[in-house]
Amino acid sequence: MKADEVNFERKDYETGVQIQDEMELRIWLRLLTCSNLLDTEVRTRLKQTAGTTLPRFDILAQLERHKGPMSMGELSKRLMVTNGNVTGLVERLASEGMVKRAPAPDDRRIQMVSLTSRGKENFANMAENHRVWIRAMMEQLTANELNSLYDLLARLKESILTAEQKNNLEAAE
Amino acid sequence: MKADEVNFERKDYETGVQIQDEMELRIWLRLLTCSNLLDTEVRTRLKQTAGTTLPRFDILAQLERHKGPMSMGELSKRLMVTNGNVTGLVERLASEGMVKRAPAPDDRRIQMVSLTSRGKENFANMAENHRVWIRAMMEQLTANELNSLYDLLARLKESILTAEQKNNLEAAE
DNA sequence: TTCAAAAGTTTTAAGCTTAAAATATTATTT
DNA sequence: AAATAATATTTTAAGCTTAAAACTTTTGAA
Repeated sequence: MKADEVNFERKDYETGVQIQDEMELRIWLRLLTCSNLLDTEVRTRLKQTAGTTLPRFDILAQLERHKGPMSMGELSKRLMVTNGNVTGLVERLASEGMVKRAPAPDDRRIQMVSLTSRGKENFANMAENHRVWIRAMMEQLTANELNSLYDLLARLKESILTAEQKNNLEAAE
Repeated sequence: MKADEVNFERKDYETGVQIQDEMELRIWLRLLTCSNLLDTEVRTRLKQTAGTTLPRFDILAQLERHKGPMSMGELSKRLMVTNGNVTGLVERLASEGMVKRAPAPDDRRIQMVSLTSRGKENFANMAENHRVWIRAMMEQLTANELNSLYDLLARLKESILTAEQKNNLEAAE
């Protein structure tokens, strides 16, 4: 399939929803749709405007936030992905000249990763754009709606975590 | 990293949020967290209880819903993924005996995919479990909260689509 | 009818992701 | 000090995903 022949307009998981489906299932699908729309938009724009990917952007964001070198393990924890995953991403960023790696002087097991000046500059541009994109995509919502949504998502998050906790207790028996 | 040494408890993109971050960014992160929690949970359970993956489950779900054989292209459209992606997924499902493929009698370009009896049975079990999992994860929310969330997500979805539309018009100039 | 365009699908190359095994270094135990 | 355990990272194998190229079959035009 060529890029200009993509056979769908937008990622919308709700297209198949049926009348008898329960509310919880519908919310799941709608949440998935929203999350996917945002995600796809950000990825597309990152690619178009900066020729990079979201995972690579995330690495740069962590390094920027941390201020100073970070180990592979720390990056892995912050980004909540496996160590092996970080190895590959940092590898690619290094080959693009965005980050540099060096073993820690006191512990040669540890690889310290840091932004290059090019990486810093590059990230600053992307981060500003990123904020603008996100804001634009929520532009239609009022301040009240934004607050309500924020609170309800907190409730949902709590509910999910509670359910998982229960489940883990059962599994441990 | 071994499975029992995973270095994070839960997927939570909000851990790095800072006070000065704007509301839109926070909502984005919270939405990502919720979507990810649900997604990870469903994937984990599908793997544990049925030894399968979400993309494969999605293929079976489409076939079940459609009732009757479906072409690769139709599947690709419904699932909103590329044709090549469907080729691989159907390939794996066929090797597991869940689906079967056959060229359409009147047009040999077209591959018609359908559920085997084993695939049907298998899917019925998974679908029922799936409903239970989703319900459990939203258990703490009241009917009012569920409705509000559903409506706000609709508003968000509209807002995103509007923003994209605007953007596409600008790009077309 | 023959040949070019269109349509449906598969293949390929690249990147992201994980889990598990392997490697290298440091810390601890005996 | 030597052996063992723990820690940090990389490698490997497998799966998901896309975009682009390639392939097969059908349709349509000359």
